Amino acid sequence: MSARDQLTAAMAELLWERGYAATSPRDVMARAGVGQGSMYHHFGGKHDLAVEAFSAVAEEMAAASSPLDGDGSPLERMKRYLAIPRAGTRGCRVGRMTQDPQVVADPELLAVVAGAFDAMLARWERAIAEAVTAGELPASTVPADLARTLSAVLQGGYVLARAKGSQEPMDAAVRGALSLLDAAHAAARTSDPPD
Amino acid sequence: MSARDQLTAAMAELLWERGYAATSPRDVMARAGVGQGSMYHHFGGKHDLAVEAFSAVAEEMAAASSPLDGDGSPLERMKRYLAIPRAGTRGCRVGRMTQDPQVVADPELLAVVAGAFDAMLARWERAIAEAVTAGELPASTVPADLARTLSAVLQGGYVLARAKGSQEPMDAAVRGALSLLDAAHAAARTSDPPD
DNA sequence: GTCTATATGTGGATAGAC
DNA sequence: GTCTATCCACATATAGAC
Repeated sequence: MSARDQLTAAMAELLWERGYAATSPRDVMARAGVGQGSMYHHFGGKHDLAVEAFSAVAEEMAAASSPLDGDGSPLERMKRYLAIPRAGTRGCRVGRMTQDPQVVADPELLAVVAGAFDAMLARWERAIAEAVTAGELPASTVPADLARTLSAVLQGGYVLARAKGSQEPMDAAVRGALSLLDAAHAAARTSDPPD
Repeated sequence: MSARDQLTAAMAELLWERGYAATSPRDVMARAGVGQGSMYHHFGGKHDLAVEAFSAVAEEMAAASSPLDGDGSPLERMKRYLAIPRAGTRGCRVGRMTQDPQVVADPELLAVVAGAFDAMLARWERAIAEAVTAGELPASTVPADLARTLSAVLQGGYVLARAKGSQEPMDAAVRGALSLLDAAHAAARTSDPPD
C-alpha cells in the first residue's frame, strides 16, 4: 500500500472518528505511518486530502443503498433496507459531516456530502414510487416526501443513539418506521385496492 | 447585563453556530465584550462555561416540546408539534452536539444532551400512548418506538437540510411523517374501532 | 518520494497589576 | 472583578536535506 493510500485510508478513519475540524494533519500522518513530507508531496494540505478521502467514503455510502434497487416487492425492499443493522453510536460517516461548521463552510466538501445524499434519496424515491404503482402504498403518497422522511429516520436515529450512548434508540426509531409503513400498507389495501 | 451573563449568552450562541470544539475562549470573550480575566474569574475554563451555557439551552429546548402536552386530541397535538416551523439549515442546538467528538467524550456535557432528549421523548411517549387509548392510532403502536421515530424525523430533517443547504428537505421529511401518521390513523379506524 | 527542521498563528490557561 | 501580559502546546504549512 503506497504512502498516498495509507494517508487517504487514515484520513477516512479519522473523519469518521473525530470529524473534519478535529482531525489534524499530524493525527493523519501518525496513523498512516508516514512523515510530513509525504503528505505535502501528495496533497496540497489537509483540505485536499480530506476531499479525496471523503469522496471515496461518500461513494461507498451511496452504493450501500443499492438494496433499494434489488429484487422483491418494492415495499419489502424498503423495509429490508431500513432493517439493515447500523451501529448507531458510531454515527453516519456522511451525515456527521453536516454538523461540522468547517465542512458546511467548505463548498467542495459540502458538495460531496450533498451528492451522497442525492444518490441515496433518488433510490428511495424510485422504490417508493414503485410501491405506490404496485398498490403497496396509498396513491396519495408523495415519493419525494416519504424518501426524506425515511432517510431522516435513519439520520435522526444516529443522533438519538449518540445522545444516549446506546444502540437502542436507533433500533427503536427503525421499528417505529416499519410499523408506520405497515399502517400505510394497510391503508392502501383498504382504500385503494391495486386490482 | 453582568459579565457573567454576557459570557454565557455568547457561549450559547457560538455553541450553536460553530459547535463546542470549534469555539475558543477567545471567540467567546470577544463576542461577550469582556477580557480574559473576567472569564477565568467566573468560570474554571471553557468546559465549565460551556456546561453552564448549554444547560440553559437544553432546558429551553426541552420546554419547547410542551405543545405535546397541550389541549386538543393527542394525534392533533402530535401533528401540530411536528408542523412547527424549524430552520433546518441552522441545525438543532441540542442534536448538533451529538456529532461533536469532544462533546460525546465529555460525560458532563453528554449528560445535558441526553437529559434534553429524555424530556422530549417522554412527552412524545405520553402523547402517543394517549392517542392509542383514544383509538387515534392502532392498538399495536409501541409508544416508545414511535416517539423515537418521530423525534428522529426531526433530527434527521436537520441533517438533510444542512447537507443540501436548503430548508426544503426538512419540510418534506415532516410532510412525509404527517402522511404516515394519517395512514396509521386510518388503519386504526378500520381495524380497531375505538367505540 | 520521503524525511527532519523550522516558522507562524492560535488554543487554552496562568500571573499578577489595577 | 476586570484588565493586560505571558506561557506552553499544538495546528498547519514551508524549506530543504537525503
